[in-house]
Amino acid sequence: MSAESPTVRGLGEAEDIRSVPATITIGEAGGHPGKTVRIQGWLYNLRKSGKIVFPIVRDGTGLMQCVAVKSNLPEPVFDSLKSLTQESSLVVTGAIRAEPRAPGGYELDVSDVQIIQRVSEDHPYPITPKEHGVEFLMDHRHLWLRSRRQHAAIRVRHEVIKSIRDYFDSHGFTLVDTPIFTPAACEGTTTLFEIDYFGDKKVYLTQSGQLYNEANAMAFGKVYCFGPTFRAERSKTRRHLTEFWMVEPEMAFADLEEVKRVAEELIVYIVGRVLEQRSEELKTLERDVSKLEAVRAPFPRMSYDDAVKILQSKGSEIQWGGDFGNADETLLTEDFDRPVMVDRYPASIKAFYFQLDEQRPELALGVDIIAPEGYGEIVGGGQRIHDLAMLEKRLTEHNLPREAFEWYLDVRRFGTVPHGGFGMGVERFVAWMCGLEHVRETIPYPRMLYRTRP
RNA sequence: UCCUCAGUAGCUCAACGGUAGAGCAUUCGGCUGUUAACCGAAGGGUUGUAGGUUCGAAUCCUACCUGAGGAGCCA
Repeated sequence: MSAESPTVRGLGEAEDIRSVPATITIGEAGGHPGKTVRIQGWLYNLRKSGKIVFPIVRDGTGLMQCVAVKSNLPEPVFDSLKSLTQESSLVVTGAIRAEPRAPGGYELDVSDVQIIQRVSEDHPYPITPKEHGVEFLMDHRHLWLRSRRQHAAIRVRHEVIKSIRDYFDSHGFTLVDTPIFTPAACEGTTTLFEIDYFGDKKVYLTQSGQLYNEANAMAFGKVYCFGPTFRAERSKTRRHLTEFWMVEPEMAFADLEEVKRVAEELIVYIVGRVLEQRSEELKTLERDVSKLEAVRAPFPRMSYDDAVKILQSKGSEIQWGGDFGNADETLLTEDFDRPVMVDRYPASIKAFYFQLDEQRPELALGVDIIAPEGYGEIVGGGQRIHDLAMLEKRLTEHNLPREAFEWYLDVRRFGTVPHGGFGMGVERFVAWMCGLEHVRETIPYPRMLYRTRP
């Protein structure tokens, strides 16, 4: 771009950015009151009033209201700022000053400006400070991420993921990731994305790392895998993505009660970390944090049997043997201020690998954890079958091809032990933390039934 | 896959059978403390597509396309 004024420089001179005075992030501004610093970022918004302008700059760590007064600045500097367009990139030099009127509590008195790129007024930044519809925003997802609420949600996501890793890493679990290309269905029931693998065979995108996790638990004791998961279900609701992230721990020598204990402890830990580390973001999202502060152990626990009775007493049409719909899940959690654990489901509605209850073999030792406020099932897991003959029987009952599961049967042939684990969906968890209407805002680039761009 | 709703200016919406409008964004002008700043002016439209009804269709009908919400299924 051309040099419109002595202070407007091209990218070729960007090394100047790192010279004195010190370059800081907006998040660090509180540590530099009275100092002259440089901040580098993008023009978030600009208000002007004749001979004074208020550029608001964002740099990914926060927003900084700057003040440029015409009488204190060389004319080209003031003029370049006065007409600057939204999301233009720039470096601002000035003194930090505590200012209660400014968002964030600090303000920067501008002494110099370098514009790195001025967004053209012929093709202005499409996302204005006004309202926009979902379709428009999703089409501009790559730019929408710059907006405050989206930025906050992704930072909460980061905290949730970091908390999950910290929890497992400090509780004796080893990260053992499982493949994304898999040869067959893990559970047989749900639909899988089919991939043409070099033309000579089909592979599928994983829907769960669980079967591999079970083998890994026999090698490492306690393991977890954490990665993207794919479901080719034609679900079109605010709770569904076709590509989502799931953490799946698996533990040798663990029964259903241990699985429930770990899941509860993990959830309480994550919620605590989000409250502690991301209070600013929760404020931006206007989240009612009292709803999250209530999330403490113990969680209410009920059997499937009792859950069905409660639902029937609340007017649900559900019959014993059926699975819960979304309305049922909301009914079940409405009287509680924390997640609800439901265990011992009919084996007929659960996957083949669940251990059966010894007293009542029609029940599977599985547990689902349903988040409050209508966010639905965030955890599903349980105890797995460890007996070889039983697992073979269940494979047959489910009409699953035995050859594909030979390696999985080996887990029971060579030193089998009771074991269990669960899967937790990151996006639903983040949506719950943030109080968002839809999981599409909890992942940078959501993949949904009718949307795979940008 | 099924059900419901919606497509009008760059964006958010109004007009609901009779000459297509507002706010924001953009451009120009004004304003030294603004908080989605404000005030004045200008430019900006084959009303999602294709048919049909009508003297006349953004408006009514049919099909299709695109999107949203929900059901089933699931994290």
